Amino acid sequence: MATTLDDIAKETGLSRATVARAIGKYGYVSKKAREKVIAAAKKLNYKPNYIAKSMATGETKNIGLIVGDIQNPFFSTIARAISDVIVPEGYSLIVTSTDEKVEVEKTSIDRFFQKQVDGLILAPVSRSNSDHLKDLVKSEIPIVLIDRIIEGLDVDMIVSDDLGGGFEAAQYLLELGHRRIGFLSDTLDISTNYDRIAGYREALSKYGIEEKQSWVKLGGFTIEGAYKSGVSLLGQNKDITAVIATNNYMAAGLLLAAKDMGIVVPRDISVISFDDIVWFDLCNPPITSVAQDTREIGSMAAKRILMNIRGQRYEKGLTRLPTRLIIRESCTSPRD
Amino acid sequence: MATTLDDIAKETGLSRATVARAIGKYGYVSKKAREKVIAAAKKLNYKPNYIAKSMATGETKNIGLIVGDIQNPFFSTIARAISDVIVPEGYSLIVTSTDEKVEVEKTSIDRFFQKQVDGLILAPVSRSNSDHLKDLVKSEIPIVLIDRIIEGLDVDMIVSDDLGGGFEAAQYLLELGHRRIGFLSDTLDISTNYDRIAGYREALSKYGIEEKQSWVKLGGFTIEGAYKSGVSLLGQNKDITAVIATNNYMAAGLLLAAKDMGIVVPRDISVISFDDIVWFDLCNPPITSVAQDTREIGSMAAKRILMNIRGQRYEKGLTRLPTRLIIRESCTSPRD
DNA sequence: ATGAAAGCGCTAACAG
DNA sequence: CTGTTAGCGCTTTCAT
Repeated sequence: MATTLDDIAKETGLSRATVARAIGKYGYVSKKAREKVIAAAKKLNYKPNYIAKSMATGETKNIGLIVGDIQNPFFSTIARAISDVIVPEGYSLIVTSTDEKVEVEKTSIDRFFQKQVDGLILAPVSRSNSDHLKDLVKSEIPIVLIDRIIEGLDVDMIVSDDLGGGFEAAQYLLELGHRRIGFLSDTLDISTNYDRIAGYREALSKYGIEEKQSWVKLGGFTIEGAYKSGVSLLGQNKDITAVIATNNYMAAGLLLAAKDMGIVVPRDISVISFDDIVWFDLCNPPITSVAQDTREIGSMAAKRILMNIRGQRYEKGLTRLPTRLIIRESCTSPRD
Repeated sequence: MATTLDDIAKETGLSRATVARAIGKYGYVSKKAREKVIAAAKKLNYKPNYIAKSMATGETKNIGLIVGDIQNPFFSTIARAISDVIVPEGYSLIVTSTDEKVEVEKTSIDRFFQKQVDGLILAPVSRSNSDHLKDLVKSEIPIVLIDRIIEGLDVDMIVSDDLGGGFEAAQYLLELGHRRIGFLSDTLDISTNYDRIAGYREALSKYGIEEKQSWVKLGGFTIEGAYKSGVSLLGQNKDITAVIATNNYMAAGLLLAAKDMGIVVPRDISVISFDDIVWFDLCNPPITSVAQDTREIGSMAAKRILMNIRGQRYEKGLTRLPTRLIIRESCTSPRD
C-alpha cells in the first residue's frame, strides 16, 4: 500500500490537516512542523494521490485531445505542441482518435466528460452533425476547437487560413499556366476541406475558368482511400495537368497512385499538397506545399485552455493562422 | 452541478446503493427499480463520475505511455495501436514525450504514478541509467517496456529483432559489394541502437572487414541533430559507399545532408534505414528499409497490460518481433 | 499554528 | 432484492 497523509501524520505525531498544509504548501505551518513532515514524507516515500486530490478539488490536471488520427503527422505535431505547454504546468494529455466518425467523437467526448478532464481540445469531425458540441459548449468545461470551424458555436477555434491557402495554391498553378486542375480531398463536412476548395474555386473563377465536376474528388481519409480516389481522379481526367491535395494523407495516396499509373510528377502532372511535413522535402520530386503553422495551432489551443481553466479573461473566438506556400519542385508549367 | 447518484436516489425514492447497482449493472436489482433508475438517469442527464469511481475502486481506467517523441511516426504508430486495443475496453491513453532525457522519464513516471494509471507502457531512455525502473517494477503497477531492452529487469518487453535487422541490412550491402559502410545512430544507451550496431558489426566481421571507428557516428536524436551528424559522417569518410540509418529521423537527417552536399543516392552512396514509413516509398530514390512490426509492438504491449491488470497469468518476459528487409531503390553496387 | 471533522461521488460489505 | 454504513485520500472550513 502506498503511504498516505495519514501515515505521515502518524509518523510525525501531527494531524492530517497540518501535514496536508505542509505538503500542499498552503496555509500556516510552523517551520519545525514543515521540516518534520518533509522528512517523514521522504522517509516513507510519500507520493500524493492525484485521484484523491481530484476528488476533493474537482480538478484532474488532465486535458483531453480528440483528433482524427494521432498517427497523422499533422495531429501528432499538434499533440506534441500541446504537451509542451501543458506538461510543465502539471497537466497531462489524454489522446484519442476518431477516425473522423461522429459516433466515435460522441463517445470520446462522453468518456472525457466522465473522466472529468479539466479541458478539451477537439478537431471536430463534422460541420453538419454537431449538436452534441452545442451541449458541450454549454457545459462548464473549457474547450477549444482546432483546425476546423463549426459555425454558430460560441467557442474558441484555432484554424489555418484555409480559404487563403486554397486560393494561393490554385493561383500558383494558374500562373504557371495550368487550366485544368484537380482537387483531392476527403469529406466536405470538415470545414478545412470545404474552405480550401472554396479558395481553389475562387481562384479558378478569378481566372475565368469553369470548373468541371469531376475535378474535385472526395475520398476516404486514409492513405489507402486516397490512393483509390487518386486513381479514379487521374483515370477519369486524363486532361488534368495539376492536382491539389488537401492534406498529407491525400498527397501520399495521390503520389502512390500516380507512380503506379506511370504518371510522372511534375512532367505529366503538377502537385501541391497542404500539410507541410519533412518528407515532402525528400520526395521525388520534392513536394510544393501549403504549410500551416501546425505547432502554433497546438500551442495556442493549449494556452487558451489553460487561461480558461484559470479563469483568466481573454477574447474568445476564432483565430485564423496564415498559411505559407513553400515552393519546391513538384510543379512546372503544363506541357501542352 | 452535475447530477449524482444521490440525485437519482432522491428522484426515484430508492437508496443510493440500489441506484448504484442499477447503474453499475452489478448485484441484484428488481426490474422495476432498474427501469425507474434508468428513466431518472436519462431525465437528469446523469453521467457517472469516474474520479469518484476511481477513488472507490482504485482503478482509473487510464494507461500511461511514455515515449521519446510522440511526433515520431514510429511512436505515434505505436500509440495508435495501443489506443485501438484499450479504448474499446474502456481505457484511455495518457501520452508523454521524454525527448530521450532520463530526468524527464523520471518525472513522467512519477506523475503517472500520482495520477494512478492502471498500467504503464514505456520506451526506456537509457540502458545504463535505469535504477528508477527497478523500483517501478517492484511496485504493483503493471508495466511493459517497448522497443528497448533493459537488462536484468523482470518485466515484459516487446522489441524488434534489432540484432538480426542490423545484420541483415549490413549483409545486404556487403552482398552488393560494399566494403566501407557507415552507420548513423543516436545514443548507444538505447538498446535498439546498440543491438543494431552489434548486428552490423557481426556482418562486417563475417565478411572479414575491419570496421573503422569513424564509420559509426552518434548524433542527436532529432532530424536536425541527424543532419549535423550526417554531414560529419559523410564529410569525414569520403570513401564510404553506403550508410545504415538507425531510424527514420536519422534517415531524414542523412538524406537531407547528402542532398545539400551534392551526394546522390544511390549513385554515390547507398542508404538503408530502419523504421519503415510510407514516405520511404515516395522518396527520391525510394528508401530500402528494415521494417519492424511497429503496430504489433503496440498491440502486444497493450494486450499484455490488460491481461496484467486483470490478473490473468501468462509468461512474462522478452518478446522479439522479427524484422523484414524491404528492398527499394536506395542501394546499388558501389561504383568503384 | 494546529486539530477535528465534514465532504467530494462512488463502491462494497453487511444486515435485513 | 434493498437500505445502511463505512470508507477511498485529500482539501477545507471552523474551532481552538
